[in-house]
Amino acid sequence: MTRGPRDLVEEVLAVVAATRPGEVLTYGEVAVEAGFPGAARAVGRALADHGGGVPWWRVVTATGRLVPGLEEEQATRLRAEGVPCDRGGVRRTAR
DNA sequence: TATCTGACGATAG
DNA sequence: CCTATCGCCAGAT
Repeated sequence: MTRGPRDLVEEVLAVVAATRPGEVLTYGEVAVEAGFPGAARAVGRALADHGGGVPWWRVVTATGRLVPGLEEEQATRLRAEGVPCDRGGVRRTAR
């Protein structure tokens, strides 16, 4: 049934909800995983509007920057999951 | 239907 | 490292 780009929100929430502790992804990655490449902005909007109930703190910007306004909140949650990060951003050089 | 906004991304200065 | 600008897409008014 015509599952087109009508439920970007549901797809995004599904991707974020499917992440496991310690896993950090960017808005662009979520957009691709959700099936909406290039719609990183729409992803941020989806989480901002429907981000309740999903581990939104595992989503950061492409530059490793945390969500503006919720930096301490996100940084605390990430650190609680074993992700080395600080208020300035996530340290994703752990490869 | 048109216009503006935004939890983005990349490049330039 | 920081700010500014353009391009991108989807949602809200």
